[in-house]
Amino acid sequence: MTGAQVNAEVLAVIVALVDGRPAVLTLGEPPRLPSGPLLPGHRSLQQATRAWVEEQTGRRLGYLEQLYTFADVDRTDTGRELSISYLGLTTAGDPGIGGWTDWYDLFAWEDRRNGELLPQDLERALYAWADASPDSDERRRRVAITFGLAGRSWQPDLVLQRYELLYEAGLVAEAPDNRRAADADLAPGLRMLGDHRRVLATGLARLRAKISYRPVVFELMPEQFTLRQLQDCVEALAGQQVHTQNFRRVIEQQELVEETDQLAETGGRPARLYRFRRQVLAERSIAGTKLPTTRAR
Amino acid sequence: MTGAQVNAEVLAVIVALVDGRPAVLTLGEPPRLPSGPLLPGHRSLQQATRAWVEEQTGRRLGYLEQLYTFADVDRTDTGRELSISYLGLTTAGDPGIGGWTDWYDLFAWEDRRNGELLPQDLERALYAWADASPDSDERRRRVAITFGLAGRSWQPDLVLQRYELLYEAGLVAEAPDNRRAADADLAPGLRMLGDHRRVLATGLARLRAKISYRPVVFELMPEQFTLRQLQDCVEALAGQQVHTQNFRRVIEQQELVEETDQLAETGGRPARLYRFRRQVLAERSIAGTKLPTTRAR
DNA sequence: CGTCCTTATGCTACAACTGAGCAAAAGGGG
DNA sequence: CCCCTTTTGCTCAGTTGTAGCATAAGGACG
Repeated sequence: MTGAQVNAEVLAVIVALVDGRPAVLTLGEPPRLPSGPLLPGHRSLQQATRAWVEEQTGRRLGYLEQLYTFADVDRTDTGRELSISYLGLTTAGDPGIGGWTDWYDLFAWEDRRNGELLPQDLERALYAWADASPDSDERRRRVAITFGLAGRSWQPDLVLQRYELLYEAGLVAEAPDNRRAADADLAPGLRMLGDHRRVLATGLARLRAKISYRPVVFELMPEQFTLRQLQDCVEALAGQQVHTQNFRRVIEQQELVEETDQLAETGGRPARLYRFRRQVLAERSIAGTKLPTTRAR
Repeated sequence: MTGAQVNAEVLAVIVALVDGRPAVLTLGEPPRLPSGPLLPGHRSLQQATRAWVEEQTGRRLGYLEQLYTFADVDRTDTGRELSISYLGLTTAGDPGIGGWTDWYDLFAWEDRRNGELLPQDLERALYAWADASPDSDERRRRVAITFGLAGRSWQPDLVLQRYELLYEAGLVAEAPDNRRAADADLAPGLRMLGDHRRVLATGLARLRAKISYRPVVFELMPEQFTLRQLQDCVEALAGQQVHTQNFRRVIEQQELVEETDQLAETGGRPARLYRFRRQVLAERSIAGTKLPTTRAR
């Protein structure tokens, strides 16, 4: 069974921690994700992604996993456009070409590390959208679940659902029925080229889910790090605070790290430096960095 | 950025329960998964999948989610082949065209419901493969983890890893370096067309993982069912037995089902019939059918 | 030098969940 | 009426998860 001819490109969500802030690798203005056509010379999709990211940003990639495949029917002149997206993790290092864009400049509502709740006006706009429909009850419930309102707990990994809901409600800049331009400011965040922000949301959702059952955070960390730095990293990704003592307990009991004999100055009591036990990647029994959540309030 | 021209097809892993046995929808001999080229008329990848499955098997699909995108570089004559695979769940109903193939005819080693361990000869063949390498320790550990040997627990959702390991070890029929034809019988299972068995393994892995955190089993159940039937379904998917009382406890406390006023004859005490509370699909707080595992021995 | 600040680290209490087993209920068949 | 089957209710102990208290170890500053 041979398929019809289509155009195919790979699209990369490359995440790193830059000055303790989670960032994604972007090019140009408005920011877009690194991407490139799938060429006959590429041995695999993954290799194609590595090649394009390297060529466009001069950066070597480490961890890389497939994310999702999007099909675009809009542009029919050149045929269908197929985008195979990948999620990559790396350490910041030297920036090369292109820049790092802070996640939370793109999805401001996803950062809850300071205990901030959803902005009042955004909450009102969401419920207004819900009420503008015949089945407003259904919509209100969806809003409440997706955004952790009405007594429900905030679920960090619902990034995509939140973005899609905001899109439907016309509250993000790229929404087609963004009737009132003013509303686009309610969900504060830079827009990106095309549907790249959606792709990015898919990546963040996957990453937030993944850190809880696989030790992937370490791909973002330097060779040696303190437990506080590791915790900061997890909190940055999850957009949520974590109970310090419990976090350490989980890390230790899972034997994810091993001590070094070095200490780091931290402003308070010096912290021990640790390094990741690479062996656990082979030990598939290891659960991951199941980030200890704060109980819902 | 416009992509290069490639051939694209969609590929469907359609799962149902047939007489209490988990089965996948296949066509022809050797069995292959329903598939079809991506055509300009298709609105989306998902819709393309629905259309092709319906055309080839006369069967309407319910639940459908994207699985993985495979790229094949082998056939260079017609250009690259891109396969976007989907996982679908349905009730058996009338078979239409094509047939249902039992999972465990394709992956015999994945069925542990009767407490069977890995066949001795297969275990020996795996370790023999491990020992035939310079880093035999690493390989032996990988075998042990993947197949739950040497005191490690069997992890149902490692379907793909197990298949890939068997493939590497030349113990499945389609392996290229299947030097000794006799060995191919050690991992008993029908082969499929091309890499379809690998795609299927990907689907089973996803499904086994998913039943533990999303209430998807119900897509396979009839409108009304007893808790025992539901448990049988979960056990069939997981390839593992489940503690009945705990299973019921989880189902009830998560409020996944509601009673009907009907009973079913079962050979013993009549069982109450339940129906799925469709509302929970909207309530994202629900964890799923987190199948209560049997503690590792 | 002692006090106060900061951050790091150790430990405990309590609640919730999980795996496992006992036992009674409710049908049918000899 | 006894025995078989399957369903259903319940208990118990061990584990895990959340939260908070307390101490350790540095620097800054009087």
